[in-house]
Amino acid sequence: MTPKYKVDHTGCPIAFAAEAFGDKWTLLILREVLLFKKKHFDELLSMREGIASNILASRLKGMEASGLLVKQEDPANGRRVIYSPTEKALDLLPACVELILWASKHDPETGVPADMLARIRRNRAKAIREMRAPFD
Amino acid sequence: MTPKYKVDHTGCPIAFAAEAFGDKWTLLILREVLLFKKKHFDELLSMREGIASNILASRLKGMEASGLLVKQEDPANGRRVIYSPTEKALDLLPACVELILWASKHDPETGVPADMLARIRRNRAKAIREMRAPFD
DNA sequence: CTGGATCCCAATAGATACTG
DNA sequence: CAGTATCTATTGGGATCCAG
Repeated sequence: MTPKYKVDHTGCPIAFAAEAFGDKWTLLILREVLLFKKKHFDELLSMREGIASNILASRLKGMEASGLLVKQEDPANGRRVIYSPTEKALDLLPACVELILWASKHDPETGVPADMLARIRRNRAKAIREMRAPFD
Repeated sequence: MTPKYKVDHTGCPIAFAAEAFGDKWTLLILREVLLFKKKHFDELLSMREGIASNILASRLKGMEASGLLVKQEDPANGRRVIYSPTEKALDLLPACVELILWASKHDPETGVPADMLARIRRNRAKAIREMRAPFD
């Protein structure tokens, strides 16, 4: 089944967030979908961190249930499934951007190019709009 | 032991973030510490969501190891322990703010007062500075 | 072939009781 | 007050299998 988060988030936005992606994989799947524009099961399955297919399936189901992704059939190929981010997921881009800035500051190994970081910092709203654009 | 995240984050800021607080409890502990200014084990133990004491202990250990918290002894009471956020944790406030805005938009149950949200949206930097102030 | 489901074992989570 | 110890329940994850 889809993972159960017994935490009751009523009233708390942070708990709501923790419930939505407070696990090791959901945030990474979101990264693949939002930032790398991945759409298909097998593309997601091949992410660098190596997710197991059963876990991916269960997370995708959970993300569908929580309204972060929608599953459709590929118009170009009836046998293919497409996962796309909902508005709710796209609205996480600002938080993702802050996480990128945070990690880039505190992790010596993050390889985000300095000029990209500078551009983001100079105009966050524009950077977010550019990230969203492919989905509009 | 402290939770193991086998995900290798080298080079990816989002994976780094997922490694730091990609679990159900770490983000909630961060909320208690950063937003509600909690300092002691028993205060954290009594959070609304009901964390078990062994889990809390293990998460605190992990957060210390990942440089989000520091543990000191209370100068006013040698037997008391104080957990405080590091700079690294405080630097997560911008992301937290975005999560609060996100959740408030997408969760009908979040009870953040509308005027507070409006203030945050009007001037994020100022809101973040105000949240940080007690720790400086 | 793509998108999963199943099985099975290892690892983690969690409740509760206990302790320095 | 700030944790451990213990024991059980859940979940994670690799390998493999199956359906469209």
